[in-house]
Amino acid sequence: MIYLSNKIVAMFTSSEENYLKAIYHLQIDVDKGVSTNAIAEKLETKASSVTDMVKKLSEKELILYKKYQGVTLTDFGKKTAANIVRKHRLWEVFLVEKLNFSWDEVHDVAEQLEHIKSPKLIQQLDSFLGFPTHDPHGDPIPDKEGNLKVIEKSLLSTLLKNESGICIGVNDSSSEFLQFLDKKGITLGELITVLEKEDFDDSLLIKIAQEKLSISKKIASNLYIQKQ
Amino acid sequence: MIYLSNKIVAMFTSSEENYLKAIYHLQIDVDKGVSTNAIAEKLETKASSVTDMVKKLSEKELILYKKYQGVTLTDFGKKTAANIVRKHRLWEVFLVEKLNFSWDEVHDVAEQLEHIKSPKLIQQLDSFLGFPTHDPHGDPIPDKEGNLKVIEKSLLSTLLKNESGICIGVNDSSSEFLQFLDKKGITLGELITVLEKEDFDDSLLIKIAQEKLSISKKIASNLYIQKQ
DNA sequence: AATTATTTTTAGATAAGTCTAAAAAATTAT
DNA sequence: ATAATTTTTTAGACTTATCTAAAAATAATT
Repeated sequence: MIYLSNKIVAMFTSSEENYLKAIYHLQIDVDKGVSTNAIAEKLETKASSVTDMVKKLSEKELILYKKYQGVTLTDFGKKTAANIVRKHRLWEVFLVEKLNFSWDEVHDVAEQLEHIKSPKLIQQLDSFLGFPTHDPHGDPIPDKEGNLKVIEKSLLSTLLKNESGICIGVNDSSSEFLQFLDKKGITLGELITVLEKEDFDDSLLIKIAQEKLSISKKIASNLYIQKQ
Repeated sequence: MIYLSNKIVAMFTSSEENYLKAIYHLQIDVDKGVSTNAIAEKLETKASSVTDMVKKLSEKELILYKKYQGVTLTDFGKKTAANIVRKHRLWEVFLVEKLNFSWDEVHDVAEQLEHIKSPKLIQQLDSFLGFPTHDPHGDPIPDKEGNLKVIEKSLLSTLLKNESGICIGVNDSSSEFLQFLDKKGITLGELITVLEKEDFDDSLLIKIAQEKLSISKKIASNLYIQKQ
C-alpha cells in the first residue's frame, strides 16, 4: 500500500506486485528498458499476458511503456517495487532467525508473505528483528524510502591469487546451490582467501575457516566477496 | 493445504477458505444446516454468490449441500476450516506477543496471514510462541487435528450476586468493544466479582483488580467468565 | 535491400469469483 | 388453503488474469 499523509493512495494486487518486482530485479541488471520476453521468462508466463499487465501498470503510472519498446519503472513504481522487496527480505530474516528455517527454505514462503498489506506489521517486524540490513542470502534490505545501500562486492571468481575477503552473498539463491554451500561448509560472514587458481579449469583452492577447499568455477562465480 | 503422508492432497483458494471459515463459525452457534443468507451476511456478499461457491465446496466434498436446505461441513471440511482458524489465532498471538499489536488491531492482518500456505511455517510459529492454547481475545486455538478443548464459560451477565470468576474471553471482538474494555481497565485473566445486580437496567457493580466498576448489561453480556 | 527470424501485440477464449435481475421454492400469514 | 413474503437458485453479465493462435512490428541475415 502506498500512503500519503496516512491515507491509502494506492494498493495493488499480488499479480501486479509480482510484475513490479520482476521488472525491478531485471532493471537492476541492465540499465535500459526491460523487454516483454524477459518479464515473461522471469515470471514463467506468456508474453501476451505480460503485454496486458504492462498496459495496466502503465495506466497506473508505475511504469513507462511504449509499444515494442520495453518498460522502465517510474520513481513511483520503483519505490513500490522496493517496498515489496523490503517485505520479502524482512520476512526471510524472520523465518531464518526466529523460526529456524534454513536459508534454502525461505523463498517460497516469503513470496507469499510479501503481499500481506499492513504497514504497521512491517514496521514492527523490522523493529522486532533489530532493523536488519541484509537478508539471509546477503541481499540488502531496502529502507522505508526504497533506497538500498550498495556495498562494493566482487565475485569470488574475479579474485586473484592470495587475495581475500569476506563472503557476503550469493548470486544464485536456488536451494540446490544453497544446500551445496551448506554441505561444503561455506557460510556468509567467513573470510575466504584464494590460495591457488588453476588455469586448466578455472577452479580455485581457497582457505575458509581453517579449511582448504577446492571450488569449481561455477561455484566461484556465484559467491560474492567483499575484498579487504 | 491438506496432507496425506506428506503429499499435498488438497489446497484451496483464499475465497474458498473464507467460506469454509464462515460456515465453521456459523455451525458452532446453531447445530443445524447453515443458510445461504447467513453465509452471505457473514461474508458481506450476495446470496447468489454463496450459492455458486457452495456448489463448488460441495463438489470438493468439504460440505454437504442440497438445494434450499442449507449446508453442513463434512469431517474433511471441518478439519480444513479448523486449520484456518488455527492459523488465524496463532498469528493473532504472534502479533500481540511479539510485534506489540494491541488486541483490537490484529483481526484484519490475521485475516490475511491465515491464508499463507506453509505447514512448516505454522508448526514453527506454534513452537516459537510456546504452543499457546488461546488467542488474545480468549478464543481457543484448534490443535493440528482441528480439535479445540472447550472450557466451561459463562457470560458475565448470567452471574448472580456475590459470584465470581476469571475473565477469560469476549463475545464481541470488534475494536470498539475491545478499546472500551481497555479504557475501563478490564483485562483477560483478571478475577471479577459481582457485588450488585440492578434490576432496573440489569447493570452490574463488579470488583476487578481492587477497583469497583459499574458495567452495563450490554458489556456484561459480551464478557466470558470462568466461574470459580 | 529483401528475406527470414524473432519479438511483441492483438483478438478471442477460458476460469474464478463476483454481481443484478428474474424465476422458483419454501415459509409465513391471513 | 390460499396469498403474500422471504429465501434461494438460475441466468446472464462483468472483471481480473491468464492462455492460444494469428497478425504486426522489429531485428538479424544473407
